[in-house]
Amino acid sequence: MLPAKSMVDHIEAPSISTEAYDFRGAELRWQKAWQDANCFAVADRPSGNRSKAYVLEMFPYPSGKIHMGHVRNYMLGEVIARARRAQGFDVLHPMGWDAFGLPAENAARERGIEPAQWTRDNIASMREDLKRVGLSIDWSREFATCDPAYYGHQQKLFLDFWRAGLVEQRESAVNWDPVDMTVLANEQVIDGRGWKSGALVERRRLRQWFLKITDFGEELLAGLETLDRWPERVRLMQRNWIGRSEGAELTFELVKPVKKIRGIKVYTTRPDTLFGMSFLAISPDHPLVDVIAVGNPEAAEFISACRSMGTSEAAIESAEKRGFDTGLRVSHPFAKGATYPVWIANFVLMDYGTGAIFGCPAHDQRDLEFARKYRLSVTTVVVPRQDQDLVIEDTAYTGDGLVVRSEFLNGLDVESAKTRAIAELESRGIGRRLVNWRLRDWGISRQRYWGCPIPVIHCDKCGVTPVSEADLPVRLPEDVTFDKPGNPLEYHPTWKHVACPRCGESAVRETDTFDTFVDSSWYFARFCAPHAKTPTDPLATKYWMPVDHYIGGIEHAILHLLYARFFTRAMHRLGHLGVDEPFTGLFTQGMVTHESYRTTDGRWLYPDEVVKRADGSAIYNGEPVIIGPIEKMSKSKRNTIDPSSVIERFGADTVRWFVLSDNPPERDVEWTEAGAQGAFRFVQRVYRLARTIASEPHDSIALNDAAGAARTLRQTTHRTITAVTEAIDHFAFNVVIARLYELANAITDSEPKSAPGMAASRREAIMALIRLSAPIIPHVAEESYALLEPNGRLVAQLPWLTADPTLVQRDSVTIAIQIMGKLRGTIELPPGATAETAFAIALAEPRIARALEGSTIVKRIHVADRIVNFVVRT
RNA sequence: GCGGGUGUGGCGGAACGGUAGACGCAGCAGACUUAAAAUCUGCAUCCCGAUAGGGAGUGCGGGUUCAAAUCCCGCCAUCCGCACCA
Repeated sequence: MLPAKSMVDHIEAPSISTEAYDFRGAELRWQKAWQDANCFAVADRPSGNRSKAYVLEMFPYPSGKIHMGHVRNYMLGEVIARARRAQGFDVLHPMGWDAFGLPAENAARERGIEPAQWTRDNIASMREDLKRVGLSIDWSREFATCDPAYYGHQQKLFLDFWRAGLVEQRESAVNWDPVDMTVLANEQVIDGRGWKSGALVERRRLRQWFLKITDFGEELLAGLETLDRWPERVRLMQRNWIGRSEGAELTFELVKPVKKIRGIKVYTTRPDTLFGMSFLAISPDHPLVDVIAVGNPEAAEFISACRSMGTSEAAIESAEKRGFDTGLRVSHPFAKGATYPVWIANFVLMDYGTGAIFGCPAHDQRDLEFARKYRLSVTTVVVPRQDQDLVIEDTAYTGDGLVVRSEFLNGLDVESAKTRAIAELESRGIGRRLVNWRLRDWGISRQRYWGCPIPVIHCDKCGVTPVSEADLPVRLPEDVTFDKPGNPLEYHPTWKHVACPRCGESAVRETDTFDTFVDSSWYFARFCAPHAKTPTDPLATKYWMPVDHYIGGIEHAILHLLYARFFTRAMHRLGHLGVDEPFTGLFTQGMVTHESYRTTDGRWLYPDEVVKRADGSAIYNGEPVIIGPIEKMSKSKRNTIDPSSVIERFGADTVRWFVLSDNPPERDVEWTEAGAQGAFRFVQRVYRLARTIASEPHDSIALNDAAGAARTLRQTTHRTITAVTEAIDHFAFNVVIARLYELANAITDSEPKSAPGMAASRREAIMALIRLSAPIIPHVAEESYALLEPNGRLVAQLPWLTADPTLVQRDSVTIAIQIMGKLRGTIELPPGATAETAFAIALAEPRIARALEGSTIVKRIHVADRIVNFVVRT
């Protein structure tokens, strides 16, 4: 092989032999060597009986440049992918682009660049950046979600979902900017105002498309139990998000009907507390509200105030609790003659339950605060058994206890009272037991241009009609303008005007596009056979799916992962896939953070533009800079570090080593330049050690005859093999790196010729260092390996090392001796020594004997090969 | 507001309930060098003590245990998510 041969020349030329590792030449050379040897490509449908590993990192949004967060993310998968390949797996490790989305439209509006052009340019430059990192990716599988060849299949999937009854149209709320006359994303609503116009945002209802994810609520919940290679916290978050609850739905009868409305339907998980009711509250978005507002200007004003904030739940729920007494009253379902006021309350969500609640202040904290604010009654109906005279002040009582003041429920515990109350509701025909979900159906309509067109045609005669499959893909027109607010598809001269596929009359296309989460809900299945004529290739997905290691940011713990799980189940049901869960293993990485900088007039600055001064302050063009908090690197805040410039200066291996070196991968990491220097030194050191050892003479003593310091070095080598292999499996890459440093230190500390077999032992050690670190720093590994094995294969093609168990085993162990749990000394014993031996030797230690003088040993604890602890009395 | 995390030296962090601070960064001292860089060697949680040694110590306050960074309860700080950013 050409690169290896050229390295031999290096060794033979003394003038060059003193040179350091030249990453500039080497990295490109080895990347080409891997490509020429086709190291990372796999077949759609591999034959043979090897195990498979599908390693996937969440694909990037092509924002323009890769940033450190990307590199870190891809490196986590990269190490697993390279290690699994060496361990004999078929490894699928693809890359693509989550290419639709809002930023492309923002670029179009702000800078007049076409979204398609902007996106393609970004992809081209990011692809180049990524390739320079030297990732072991099968680039032949690359696609972008904005390719018609991809989104056409997505449209086909949508039509299949529709036929299967998983698609619905209904009204739901959006953020409406009354000045820009456009729908805003939650992100574009800042403190209740449009980010550009500054106008107060209104909640407005639009007819939109939904996927019925709630049909899968039970399955998605149950499926979490099978995901034992997911972080527990993510499963917990999903469980809470799905939010299955058992309770009752009941109708409160209005004392006086309003128009033709006779009652208000309420969902509650606490039917046991119905006698503690003090009010009924409905959401400002409740249908009844519009009826009330007619002829009631005060109510109308309150409602419009409530609606003049975005749709985001965070905004609604953290706003000050406010209410409006409508003057209406409802009757209690059980207590004869009792009636309660109906309030409109800004914290009641229309999207959960029925959009109406009954308020029981004594046993719900939020209701209690509301009742105190508006001086509503508070009736305690559950008391703890130990404190039956409990008086509610500022804290609602939500625990179990005895039901009181509740007629037929008196004396029951909470659980029995719920059952009894529901039975009573059912027998009176005013309510029923109901399982309710916090999970809502997935609204997939976006009033945006840069997304996958929803393949639907609206015909005056035939109504809503699917595009026929022969006409897929419905292509997004690229000749659009952004000189007007709103969706360019709406006012494109020709695009939306088509003939109805059913009757042939003139009709219009749906101009909403899909939520980009749809694009990312099945791309992993497409990667298995990216050129298939159907959305998925059954044999390819049968071989590769599910993804064995899915790696991405914790910020995706709920939405993306839940949508992808839903899509996978729906695709399975419709025959597009053979599995229920897309990702059997999940790893969520922390974020890469950095200070943010802005000018005094508020413009964000890149770290490169800012000059930091010794006192910690910063300047830009001679002007002072406002230093923001350390937070997630994001394009909008420009607090990103560009990996390309670091690769330029230090090489890809330095960046690869550094992003894994210091932090546990699940934790956030702050980028520091100092760390990069250290990583660079290590890369150089590996090469230097390899060159030194390559030049040392062999001797005739076999590895197995290594003794003394040579045997000690061999033990370190083999223990490192074990430790590194295990740590990789646990994603503990910072520990992998610590162990590799230790091995490098051991090699540095070993003296050539100092012990029998040292020459072979040093050679074995450097080979292990090279091959164990190769998944992280593959370029210098190849370069170093070629020095030692000039006619060898590529490290990328070598099998993984296995440790010799006799060398991993300890000759002796250090046992800590404690008195009352405090460390008082240590002793060395052969492993497996008995408790009696350990006690005897511990007691014979002068230091221990002295410390025990004058006290009586009352208990002796022995943990084999670890601890001896004496419990004493003085 | 609700749900979920995290908190250990100057810094990033390591540690199956069992010797807290591995490994790295920065620092200090020394070697090499005309010098610098690079490299190599050593020191390094804090307090008391010359040393031997002793005491304290993993955000704060409690608890369980022979033994707690680790398990439990309460608090504080901070980060992530909250359905139209991706």
